Amino acid sequence: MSAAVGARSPRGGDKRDRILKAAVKVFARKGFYASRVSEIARAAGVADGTIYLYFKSKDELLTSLFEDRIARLLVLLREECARYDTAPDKVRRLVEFQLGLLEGERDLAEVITVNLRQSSRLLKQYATKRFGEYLDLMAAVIADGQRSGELRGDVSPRIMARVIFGGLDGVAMTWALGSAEAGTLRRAASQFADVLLDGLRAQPGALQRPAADP
Amino acid sequence: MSAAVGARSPRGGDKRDRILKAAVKVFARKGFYASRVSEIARAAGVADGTIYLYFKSKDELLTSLFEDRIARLLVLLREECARYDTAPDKVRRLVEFQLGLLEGERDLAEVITVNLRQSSRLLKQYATKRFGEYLDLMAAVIADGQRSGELRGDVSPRIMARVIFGGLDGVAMTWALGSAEAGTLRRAASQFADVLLDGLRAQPGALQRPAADP
Amino acid sequence: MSAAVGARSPRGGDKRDRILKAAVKVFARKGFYASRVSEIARAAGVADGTIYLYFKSKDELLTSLFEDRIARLLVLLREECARYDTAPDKVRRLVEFQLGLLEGERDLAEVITVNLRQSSRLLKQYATKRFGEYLDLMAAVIADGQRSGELRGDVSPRIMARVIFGGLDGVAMTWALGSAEAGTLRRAASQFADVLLDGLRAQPGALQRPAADP
Amino acid sequence: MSAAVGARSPRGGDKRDRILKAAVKVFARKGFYASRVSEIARAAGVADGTIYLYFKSKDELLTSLFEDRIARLLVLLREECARYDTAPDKVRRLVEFQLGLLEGERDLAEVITVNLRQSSRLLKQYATKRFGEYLDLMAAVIADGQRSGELRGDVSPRIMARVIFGGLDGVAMTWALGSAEAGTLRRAASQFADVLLDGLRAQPGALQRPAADP
DNA sequence: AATGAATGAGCGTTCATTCAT
DNA sequence: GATGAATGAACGCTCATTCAT
Repeated sequence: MSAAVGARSPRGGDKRDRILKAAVKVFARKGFYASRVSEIARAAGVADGTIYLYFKSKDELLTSLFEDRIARLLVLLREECARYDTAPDKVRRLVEFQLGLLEGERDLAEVITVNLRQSSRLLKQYATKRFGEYLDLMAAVIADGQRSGELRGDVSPRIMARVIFGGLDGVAMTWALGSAEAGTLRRAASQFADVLLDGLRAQPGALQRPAADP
Repeated sequence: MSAAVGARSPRGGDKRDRILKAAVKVFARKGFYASRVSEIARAAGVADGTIYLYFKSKDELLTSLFEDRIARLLVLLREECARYDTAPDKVRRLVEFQLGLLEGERDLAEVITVNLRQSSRLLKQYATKRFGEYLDLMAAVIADGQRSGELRGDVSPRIMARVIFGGLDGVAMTWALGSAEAGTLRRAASQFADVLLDGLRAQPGALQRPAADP
Repeated sequence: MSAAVGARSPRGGDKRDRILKAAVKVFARKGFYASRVSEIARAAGVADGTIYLYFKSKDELLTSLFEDRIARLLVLLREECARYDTAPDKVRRLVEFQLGLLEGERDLAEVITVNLRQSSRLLKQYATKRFGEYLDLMAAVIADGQRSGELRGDVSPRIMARVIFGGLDGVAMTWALGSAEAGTLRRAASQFADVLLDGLRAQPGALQRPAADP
Repeated sequence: MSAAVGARSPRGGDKRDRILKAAVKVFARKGFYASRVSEIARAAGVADGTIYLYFKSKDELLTSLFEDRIARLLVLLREECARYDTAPDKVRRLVEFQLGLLEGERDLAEVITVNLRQSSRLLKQYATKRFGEYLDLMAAVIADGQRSGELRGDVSPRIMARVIFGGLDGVAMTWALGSAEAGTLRRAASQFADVLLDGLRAQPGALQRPAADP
């Protein structure tokens, strides 16, 4: 109705963003399947039909949500890693930073830990892409540490990445579904990192042959 | 796994079991929400209505599935733990045994790792009961190891139980959704256990104060 | 299992009767459509399937119920009429006796006033028979009274029979659905009869031409 | 009956009305329970789902039907009463007017006399509200007549209201389920009114003590 | 005859998606 | 672009009826 501002959609993509934000909130509270498109519309302050101007379907809304949120997470994680020099420090930060993020954004935590699994079809199709990038980031940190001799070389970086992802996920899930007290998550993160790093540390007398990766 | 026990109902009494088995298969293939009750019925070789003689609703079918499978798992895990004397051995077996079990039952792996999260409501109800028992079992093994001085005392057994569950879950999920090659899981289990135990081992000079549990 | 007693069915029709009695109770409480065959079976202390040994269908069970109950009612009404000599007395008794019956058998009252209308199809097919007999009985009493000069002749006996049936039904219905206090029904019956008889009484100076009947 | 008033909703705004009209037709033909929501939708020329934009459930559709129709009836009855001065005239008109209305609307007659009783639950809920108002209107006319000395004072106005309602209902039901010939209803109404008024008229020598009302 | 587990057709209702305005 | 009323396919569940025992 007034002058357009630029970007890809009406009034500078404003609506698209509002819809995504609303979707995070609604999906987090009720899960993907139990969430109604009309609820998301109401939460975003738009009409039901408007959602279909920005997303092809409810499925695509979830997909876009992950694309968007995991892309952001990857940016943040890469920045965080760049701030530290040693592999152990990076691993510790990967753990603590992620759980720290969640503490402030419980909704996002639920979307990632719970909603990521709402649709196996979605997961199978989609997860291989962005989720693969995410695992790759963590695996790369570990592989670097192995090469530099900081981390033990007899474990597969990719397997460890999965273990770490799973550990984070398990902690986040039980936290998000439970009391969700502040502080709890920080303590858990710290202990997780302690154990993980002690376990991953290069053993004095061990031979550091790298494990072949599946 | 061997002879059937109590016939809960009619002719033969194996209907309930056939339905549960069919549900695992169908849920694994399509996810809880995308699975149709009629598909499960067809897969089980019974009429749609028959399912409702054994389960109150589709939801309860999923819940019962977990109840049943986790109850069995708990029995097996307790037996397995009883076979070993030291805490480190028990922890290693908890990890290896569970992933070993799944290797033969990809469907079950997918149902447990993916479908369990399809409904946060379901999860919240369910998680409090059997899942609590499951976490308790693992936490108890760790706490015992701390008391005996075999495991480090500065971490919370319950947090570690969650980390371990999460790690197993993450490994199982990526495996079930991915290539699911034989052997992969066993290698992952072994490496997971190695790192975990090295991380949990009592440190020579560390003071073994137990961490307060939230 | 022991010696049969005679009649039309197993053990002297015992079961058939128990089923009918149970049906009255259940239909009265919940209405025909909301009543489950299995509830009737439970109330009768028989298996679901047993009902189908005595009645072809749930519909036929309702039909048989009316056949049976209205047949009994007709017998009682005829006996009652025979005890009185004048038409006004007979009319009064028809009113008072029926509402009196109901006071002791609220279930039957509900079945007749409410359930009779549960299925228009049923009503249309069935009601013309037994229900017609019932109306005929009342119309005959009035026609007799007109012939004897006790009742006014300028109204159709059949229309009056319907008015009386309706009046009884309206009173019974509001009573059965309401407080159903003892005594209320008796007072209502008495006042209904008073007004009705004053209205039906042959008017001194009126010409007693009988009204043609539709 | 003339111009439509408030558009409760979308394009045109007559959908709610079309649905109600279709419901009358379908319910009358097959009864509430045997009527399919999809039939009503087809008869109204809307999609199945559209019905649920205007009514919460099939049950509520029936309820709303009564609310709506009886509300209209009450308006008409009040207008009609206001046109007459004496209680006997008012009573006569209440009887004749109602049966006159039905003569043109056999479907509505069937819905009110038959379908109202399809669900005792429905009836119990409903009967307390609008139906109470309806009975109150008739009782008030009678009570007024008693106070003015036009009608006998020894009967309860409320009981008489029920008798009158029942009488009308009985006449309407047998008419709607039977031949439903034109003219029949008018004759029945006239005779009903004659008898009723003769029965209700204040008796010359009677003491006019008012009957206590339950 | 009696049982009651099994059946499966059938229905009320939901909700993602469309499209006239 | 934005709206939201309308759509109608799809599905969980019920329950009258059957029939092997």
